[in-house]
Formats: sequence, C-alpha cells, structure tokens
Amino acid sequence: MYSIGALSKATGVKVPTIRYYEEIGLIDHAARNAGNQRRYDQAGLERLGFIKHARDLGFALEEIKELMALNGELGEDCHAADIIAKAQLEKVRARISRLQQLEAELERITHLCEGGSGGTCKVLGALGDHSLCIGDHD
Amino acid sequence: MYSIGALSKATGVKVPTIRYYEEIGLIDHAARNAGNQRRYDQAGLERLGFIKHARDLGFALEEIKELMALNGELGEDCHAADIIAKAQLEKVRARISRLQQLEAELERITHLCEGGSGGTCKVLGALGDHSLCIGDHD
DNA sequence: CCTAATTGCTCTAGCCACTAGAGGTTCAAG
DNA sequence: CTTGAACCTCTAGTGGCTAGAGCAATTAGG
Repeated sequence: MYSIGALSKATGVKVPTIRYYEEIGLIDHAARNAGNQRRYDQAGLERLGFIKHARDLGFALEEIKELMALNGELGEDCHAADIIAKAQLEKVRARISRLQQLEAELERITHLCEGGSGGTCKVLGALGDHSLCIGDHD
Repeated sequence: MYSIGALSKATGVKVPTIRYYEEIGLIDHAARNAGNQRRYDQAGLERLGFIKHARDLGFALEEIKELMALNGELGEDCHAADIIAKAQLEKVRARISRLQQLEAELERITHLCEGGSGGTCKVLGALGDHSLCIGDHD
C-alpha cells in the first residue's frame, strides 16, 4: 500500500496532480485509510505510471482516457491504440516543422543586430514587420 | 481611423483578443467615438501588427511587453532586443529537440502494432512502460 | 428617413493542465 | 508523548485566449 506521497515519488507525478487526476475522473477515487488518507495498490501505481509516460509523450488527458478505456476492454483493441498513437506522431511532426520555420526566422532576425544603439533597430523592425520575413510562418 | 473589426481584419488578431490585450495593458486603452466604440489610428495598427508577428514567432506576451518597452525608449536598445530574440531562439531549439525525441519514441511504438486483437497489445504496453523506451525523453 | 443586419459594447464563465496557498488533521520517528 | 512531516479540503491563480448573454451603435439598402 502506497500513500499519495510514496506514489508521487514512485511515478514522478506531483501530489496535487494526482489529486487533480482523481477529481477529473482520470483515475478512480482512491481507497482511504482510517484517517481519511488515500492508499494505493500496485494496480494504482501502474495506472498512474501509464498516465505519466503518455503525458511525457505529449498525449492530452482526454486521449489518455481513451487509451485507458481501450486497455480495459476485452482483447485490448491494439488497432485503435495504434491509430491514436499515430495521430499523436503526426501532431508531433507538425509541431516540429512549425518550430523549425520559427527557428529559421529567429536565426535570421538575431543576425541583424549590429550592436549599435542609435538609429533604427533592425531586430525590432524585423520582429514588427512580417513582410520582411522570408518564409511563411503561420 | 479603424474600428476594432477593421483592425482585426487588418492584423489577423481576433476582436476579443484585441480587447483582451487592452484589458491586460499590452496595448493602451483605445480612444472612443461618440458611441463609446474603440477607434484606432495607424500607430495602433502597427503596434498590434508587431504583437501579432511576435506571437507568431512564439514570444510570450510578457516578452512582447519587454520588446515594446525597448521600442519606446530613446535609441531603441537593439542589443537588449537581440538578447531577447536569441533567448527565444534557444527556447525554440530546445523544444524542437525535445519533440524530436518524442517523434522517435512514438515512431517506434507505432511500429509495434501487428494488427492483432487478442493477447497483449504491444502499443499499449509500450505506452505504459517507460523502461521499454530507448531514449531518455523527459 | 426608416429599417434591418451587422458590428460593437460589457460582463461572466470556461478551456487545459496544473500550481500555490490557507488552515486544519493524521501519521511516523525518536 | 512530542514534534515535524505528510496528509486533508478548499479556493484562487496561471496563460492566452474563447464563448455566450444581453444589450447599444453603426451602416447599407430601399
């Protein structure tokens, strides 16, 4: 039996976050001891570990709910889980390519600084004027 | 003179967002016409354009506030602006490399699916168990 | 000049995924 | 048995908006 603090240490999920997950129904209401404190068993530990790992992989809590529902079904619908994971992969890829556009743009902007303090700041100018951009970010 | 709607069209910033920016002090309180509606001039348009572009480049509103304060100072402190932009570039790069780790991990996971529906789902297994991971994401 | 549609106004509440803090109770080590 | 850490609930705040209610003002057409 784990206290909420022990569970937190074991999974890396902070204590208030565990309580939050319970509150929104992502994990079941924990059993309580005589003093009204939450006690978790091995299954609870594993479920929270699953959530933590999926969060680290960038899944939204709603998606994790779906995944956990699949996990509970007879036969564990592997294909559905695969579809969710692939969708997540696509999201991650889209974010990467967007960020790479920003990277290029910011790199260009930061090369404009000539260190001068008089006259017109080219960095501020470039930040303000999209028409000076090369790419089509956003 | 622009109405808030015209300003919105011209900059691509939604009307409620413009009002929100005013509320949090990112832009000045707009002048009002006889009927209490906001009216903007060219300078207002340019400031909002600056904000929009900086937001698209991933700057936080607080950072944009700093940048705009620089812009207002005598001599336009180009070096300070450059520092902020470079910090932003570093943030973007860090996010990219983190996302690339996730990409690799998700790619690996999605290749585990064999389409079967009986037995144990390897995708769900991999999602739940960090020890099965190759890299060190998070 | 009148009407109807559009645009504007304020205000409140909600989103996601937490985080922080107040003020109290229970547990575990010495 | 005492002390201090860990626990409890509850409320409110974060960022950056978005949605909706219930009005007032503007504008284009006839």
